[in-house]
Amino acid sequence: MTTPPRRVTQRDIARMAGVSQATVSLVLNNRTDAEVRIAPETRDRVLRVIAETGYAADPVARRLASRFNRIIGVFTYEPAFPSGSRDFFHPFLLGIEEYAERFGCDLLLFTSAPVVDGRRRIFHQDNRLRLADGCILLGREIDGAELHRLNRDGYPYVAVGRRDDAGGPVPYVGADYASAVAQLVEVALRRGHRRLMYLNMGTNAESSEDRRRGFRAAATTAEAAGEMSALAGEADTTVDTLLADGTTVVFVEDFATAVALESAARRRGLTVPGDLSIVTLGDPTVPVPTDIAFTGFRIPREEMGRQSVEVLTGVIDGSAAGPQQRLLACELVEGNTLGTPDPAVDRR
Amino acid sequence: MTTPPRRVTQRDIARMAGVSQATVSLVLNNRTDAEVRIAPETRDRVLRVIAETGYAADPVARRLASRFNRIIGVFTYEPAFPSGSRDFFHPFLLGIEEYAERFGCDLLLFTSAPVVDGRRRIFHQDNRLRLADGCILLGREIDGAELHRLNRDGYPYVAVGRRDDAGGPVPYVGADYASAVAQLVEVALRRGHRRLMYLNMGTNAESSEDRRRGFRAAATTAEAAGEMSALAGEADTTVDTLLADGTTVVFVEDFATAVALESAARRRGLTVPGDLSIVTLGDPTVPVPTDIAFTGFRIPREEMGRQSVEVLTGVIDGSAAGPQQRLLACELVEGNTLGTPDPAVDRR
DNA sequence: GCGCCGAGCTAATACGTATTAGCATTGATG
DNA sequence: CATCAATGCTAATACGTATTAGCTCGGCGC
Repeated sequence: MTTPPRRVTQRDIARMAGVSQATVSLVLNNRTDAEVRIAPETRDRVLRVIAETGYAADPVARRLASRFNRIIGVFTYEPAFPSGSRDFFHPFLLGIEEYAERFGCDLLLFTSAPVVDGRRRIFHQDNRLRLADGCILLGREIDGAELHRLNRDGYPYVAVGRRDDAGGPVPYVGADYASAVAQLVEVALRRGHRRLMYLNMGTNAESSEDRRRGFRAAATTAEAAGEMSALAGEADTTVDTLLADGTTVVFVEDFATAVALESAARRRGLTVPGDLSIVTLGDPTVPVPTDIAFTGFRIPREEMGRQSVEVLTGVIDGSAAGPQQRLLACELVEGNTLGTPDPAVDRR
Repeated sequence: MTTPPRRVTQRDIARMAGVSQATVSLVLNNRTDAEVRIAPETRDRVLRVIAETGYAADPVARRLASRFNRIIGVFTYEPAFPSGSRDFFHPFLLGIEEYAERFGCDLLLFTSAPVVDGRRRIFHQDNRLRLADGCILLGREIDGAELHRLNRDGYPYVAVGRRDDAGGPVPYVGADYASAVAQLVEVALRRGHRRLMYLNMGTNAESSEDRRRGFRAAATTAEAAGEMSALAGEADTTVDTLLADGTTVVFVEDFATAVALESAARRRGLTVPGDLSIVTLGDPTVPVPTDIAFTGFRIPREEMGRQSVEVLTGVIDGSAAGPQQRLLACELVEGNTLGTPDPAVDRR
């Protein structure tokens, strides 16, 4: 750690091989256009010196001079710590990593992005976006203004999860929540449920809107289909409200809320799904211990990660035509919390 | 994606503020040495323009010109896919991420490193090591030759897990396997075990050697302390051998082997720990489904990740004095697979 | 002998920043 | 008034690569 021995450069290689730096660069990049010609002997000589010295081009200089880097940035909107949402995001990262490897790209995690007002910011004084050729955006809620800016700057990116337009179409790989929820509603209707309730988290994220849209679209033939907000720590009250309302099945946006609801029901001497059916709408976003196998669906997180790399590389090299927006199907989970409504119960 | 609008540079800022590019750089870097002075009004003017344009310095150019990048490389030796070892490495990454965030560093995952002869290589034609200021090395076995080369090149790095010298001391943050195993041996001896067996995986990785060393050091007062290799798929044979040998407790290097051993014992009508005690030596490196709470220890993986960032930053800025080698204590796990040897059994 | 052409290479420059030597100006001092 | 120091800034250069215009040299046609 005294004085770092100046690393080998193309100039050094050039000197050793008795050629110019330009020639070394040309050989390295296998330039065999009509424009540029290198004699086979010269090429071999240069390659031999490169092999001997173990030289590898400085990626920084390379990036500065040319255009691409084969580096994919990953920006995670939720502050990583101490939030438990890491577990939720992990599968996305696995998928991203798998395809990054396949495409020969390195991954740059923007862990240094500062948190302002409880959320991370892409754009800040020292953002390093341009180190990467493009960027994958992860997060439940993504700031619309930042999407606008990305679009304006023409910076290649892709969001994981559907996003509304932001000064132009937003490239994304999302999960088809609307269809998944609609399918579950249809199952419930088929099993005889007539009074449905949707329990939301009170956010306006696209992922929530899509779920609600699916619910509304499919619940049209129900006798009653309402929506209410889940209030933290008020599971008991919620259960009372639901029963008083004659609800037989509740669609719960947030997994943790579903767990709390089930506990509350059991505490009140009710059975699930005997007295009340509970359907969850996606994997837990925070770790919740439970033994219950909830009926619901699984978000294809790994596959979303993989495809986001695919889409991004298309956007980067410009080979992608038109807006790159993909919605992947969710896998329904049978579980055992969706039953048949008890006909003996007063249905009003 | 037509023609990317040339991004704003310091020259642009300079022109707008009516100063030179050098001044912009000086203002940006808050250079207020005795050597360099900028009038407050000038500084403000420049800062205002920067704020207006939303300019952020190009990290690539910055890195080329100066020395550091605030980027930490992460190299994972095991090929990521389709191996299940991701789960084993995840906690390390969590720790690394946590401290990278704390230190204001981004993380560069070298997912593009090619696999040669079943293992990944750091040094290859297109390695991007120099994008990062330094690098964290993860992996059960790390190639000694590559460590040599890192040392020779004076490239800052730190290994997660103890490593033997490689042309100089290797900076590492490891787990103190020797002590952990020794403690477990002592517990077994205290409970009356006299004939111990160590079941190894047949690798020569430092992590294995440390465990064996701990075993040998602590088992000196045992009546018999042997070592044997676990052969995949031969759990039944192994159990027979152990019993024939009069072994009452077996220390198993590999978690999956321990699981197989317990099954085999049960299949033979034996009880664990009644007839045979089983001690595991660290967390599973591949996912193994089991309900058994094995006695053993836990590797402080997150903490190792955190401290590896600490050590690396020390190595990078040269503030670290002497070889940076840390061994962290493992947490013993009580479990219920280590019992008291049955005195009724013929001890020979 | 001259012009031309193609092959094989190099010189020069750009990329965007950090750094350093030094210039111009001002005010103070003898 | 000459000298000097302090202040505020700029010109020039380095970092290591990619790219392109153009140079040299030999051979060939006429």
